[in-house]
Amino acid sequence: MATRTDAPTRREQILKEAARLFAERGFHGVGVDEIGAAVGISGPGLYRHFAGKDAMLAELLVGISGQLLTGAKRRLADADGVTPEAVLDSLIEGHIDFALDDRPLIILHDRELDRLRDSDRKLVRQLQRQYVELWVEVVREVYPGLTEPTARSAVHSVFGLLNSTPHLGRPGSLPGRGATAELLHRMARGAFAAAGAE
Amino acid sequence: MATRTDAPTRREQILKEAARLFAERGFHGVGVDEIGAAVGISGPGLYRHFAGKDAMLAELLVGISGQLLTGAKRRLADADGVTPEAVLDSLIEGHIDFALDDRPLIILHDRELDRLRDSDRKLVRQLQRQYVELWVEVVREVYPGLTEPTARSAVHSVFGLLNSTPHLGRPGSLPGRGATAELLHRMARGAFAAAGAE
DNA sequence: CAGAGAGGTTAGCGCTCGTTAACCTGAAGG
DNA sequence: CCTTCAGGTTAACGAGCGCTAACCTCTCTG
Repeated sequence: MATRTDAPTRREQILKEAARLFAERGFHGVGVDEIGAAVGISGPGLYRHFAGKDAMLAELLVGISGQLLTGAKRRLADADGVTPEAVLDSLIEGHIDFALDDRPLIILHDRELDRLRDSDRKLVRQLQRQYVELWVEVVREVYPGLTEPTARSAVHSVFGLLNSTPHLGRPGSLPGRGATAELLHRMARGAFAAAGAE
Repeated sequence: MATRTDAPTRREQILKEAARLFAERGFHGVGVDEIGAAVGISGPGLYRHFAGKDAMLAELLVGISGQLLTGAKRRLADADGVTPEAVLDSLIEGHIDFALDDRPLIILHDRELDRLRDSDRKLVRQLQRQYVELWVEVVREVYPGLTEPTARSAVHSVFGLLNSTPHLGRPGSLPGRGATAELLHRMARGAFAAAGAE
């Protein structure tokens, strides 16, 4: 996968700034003029790139859910012949990378879902559900004693743990990205282990 | 502590419904008319009880933070001569009770803080910080190997885990309140233990 | 029984917001 | 060189919002 070297398109600029603003002050708390100003154009100019404010949020949320799911599927495919433990570690690692590198998106992801149009919301929910089920299967391979509902609750709880990074203070106050990632990883494994030891 | 048997006051009705609506659709997503309708009066009638919509949110958030902190302090005071482990268990239990019984408030608590006036926000932040520090101290007694920043990160992460209950589906789909509480408790302890075993 | 105050009502003001309309401009292309 | 069109601009509209004003009506209480 080649890393992009070309400049971001205007659409991408807008999405990035919109994500940041939505995460900071909520979907309804941000005006289109502000989003425009953040990329150097003014309010209505956005409508050359998006059908409306709703469309920006929809594209963001669908994008996030899709990325998470795609990444997890790839990790699962890459892990042929390795232990379930290693697969789970890979999933955790991927989620942590996402949570640490795209904090605004992680915030939006479970905060503004209800502001979507019905069809978009259904799509996002479906992607999220697939992502969860994928985790549930792996977790149950590692901890066969877990019933499916219990495993699902455990997965949701660990997501809560991993997604807590936005509350960990501004990026500077952390003990360093690597250490934080490692701490989160250990805690996630510890939480699963405790759930599995009924 | 006598459990209340008298009917809730109008103010309390309003706060409860406002909390539910704010949690469902966000502070900016709910109109005063809706809040009024939820308690059987119409929009402007609310202003006989609150100075404005902001005041409702402020009272809710200050109330939550204060309740959490007060409860934790009481638990700490009650635990004289017991092991640090037992104190930590008591804190976890209290937080879980809150998360399971007052889900709308838990959602508001870390989602709408930025909509407050400066002075109110500072107050809430201060109460939250005290609550966190209280946990940090207890956690470090149980796991002396943890540095303070690491312990604080761990505490925030466990809050994320415990506060994930809103994502666990509607109250009916859970494996039962008792089982859920027990699962969350075990996972929280497991996460701390993993954090402490550097 | 008069008067006051608590707790409602409806009408409407002023502001903000998302969106559209109409217009402008610079670069590409036959 | 004229046309086209992508990508901007400003003006303005219509809806919805929080909130106030003005008024009404019970229920106490001196």
